[in-house]
Amino acid sequence: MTRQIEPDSPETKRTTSSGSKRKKVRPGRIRERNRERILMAAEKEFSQNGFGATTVQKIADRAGLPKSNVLYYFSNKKRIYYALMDDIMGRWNEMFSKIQPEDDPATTLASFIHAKVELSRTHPLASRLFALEIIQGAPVLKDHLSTTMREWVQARAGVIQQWIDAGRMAPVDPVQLILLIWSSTQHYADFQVQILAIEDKSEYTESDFQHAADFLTSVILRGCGLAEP
Amino acid sequence: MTRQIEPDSPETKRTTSSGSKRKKVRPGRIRERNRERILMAAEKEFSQNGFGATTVQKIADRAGLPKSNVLYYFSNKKRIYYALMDDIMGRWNEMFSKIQPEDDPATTLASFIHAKVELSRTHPLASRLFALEIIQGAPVLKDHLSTTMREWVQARAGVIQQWIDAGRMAPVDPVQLILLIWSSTQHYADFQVQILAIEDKSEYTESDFQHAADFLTSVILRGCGLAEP
DNA sequence: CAATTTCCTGACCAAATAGTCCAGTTTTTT
DNA sequence: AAAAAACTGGACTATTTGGTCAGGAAATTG
Repeated sequence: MTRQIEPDSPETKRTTSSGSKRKKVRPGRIRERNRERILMAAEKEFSQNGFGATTVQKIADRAGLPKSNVLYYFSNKKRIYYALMDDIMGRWNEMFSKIQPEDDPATTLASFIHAKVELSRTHPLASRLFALEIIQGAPVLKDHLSTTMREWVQARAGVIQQWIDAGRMAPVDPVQLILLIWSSTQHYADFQVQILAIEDKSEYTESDFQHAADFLTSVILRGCGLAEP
Repeated sequence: MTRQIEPDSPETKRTTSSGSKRKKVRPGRIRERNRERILMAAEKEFSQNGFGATTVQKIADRAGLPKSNVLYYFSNKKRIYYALMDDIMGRWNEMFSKIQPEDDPATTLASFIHAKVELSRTHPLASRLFALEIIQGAPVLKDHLSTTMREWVQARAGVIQQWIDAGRMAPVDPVQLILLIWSSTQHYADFQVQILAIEDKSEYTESDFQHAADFLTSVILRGCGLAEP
């Protein structure tokens, strides 16, 4: 859906910018920088307030640009949202490599769990934004879910089924297993506030994620009749 | 939180107003019914659009009442939201009974999983509304999370730890275990659209939930070194 | 019955919003 | 150096919003 987004510039410095009079700006440089700023600001705002309650003005303020400038880059609010969804789905698609029937089930599942936890750690806002979109009925991503993502899941489920048929792991519903991994890992980003409150912390540390990933790996692998790699 | 709403009731004009002149309205009956209607409408709207993007007018339309009347029952939009949160947390608190060190781990965990899946099935809107609240930083429920819910979790975690110490189940982090059960069950309500798209269905059947609950029970129990009851 | 209390609602308003417009500035190309 | 293209930002508009309010309807009371 609407894949007309310029290439992702990792960008570098977030130096408060404002003042700096760079006389030599390579063509498209400013555009790229501002675009990136707007998207980062929008990701924050949308994930905090949802699409409807986010105002273009707030995005502009957070990006340090005037509203009309934001609307110069993205002709309207929806376009910003689409661009973000596009980025998110792109990242998701890139993230997980194919799995083969010959692969080791335990190793493969473990690395999947770790990769997904890592994604929750490095991109919590994107994760929450995705969650909001889905909870509200996926008005934008519905198509994507029933095509690309569906195929992604079915392909993996097929391999898992082969593992089961070959007696290499316990017979569990492969699709449900993928959903379990998805949900339990996603949770660490989406419900961060709840988890922090329950554990009486003010923020996650890196080792919290490590701990969580280890826990999930150990329980889920054992639950599938697998020994940890 | 804030459980005080203005009193009393109107007569609902189901039949295009002026129709039936109901002379005997039991006191409080109508009021309760309208209040309930408003809350049901609000639950639907809030869970679909989030707090900020939901308008009082839309709630009123869905409830079949004029906006002014809605604002007569609840003096402003926030009050409606608070009332809903209150209901949700109340339901949650009632739902799960205490657990004792003497209880059987497998049976207890299994029934917890089933109860939670059941809650996702019977109250999907409430579940999504709760998820929205948490994802957006729990502006209303933050207190509740770090007090009531925290104690709830800690108490359960304590019992689980005793089970572990007594060698009655594998040594897994009890809090993480509760979070795992929470997230994996919650998921069935919150990410309904995603799951349906992936499984290529248009709606859940009762047996889908049964299947999901069985799957989760089997994997998680085994993951804890427990045999199914 | 009339008086009084309770409940309900259409009309209204100030604030906020998405998006337009265009005059001006800066950068790039010729 | 001049023309073209890209960018910026203030002013403006049409619409929508949450919430108020005065007065009317209904119920309750005496």
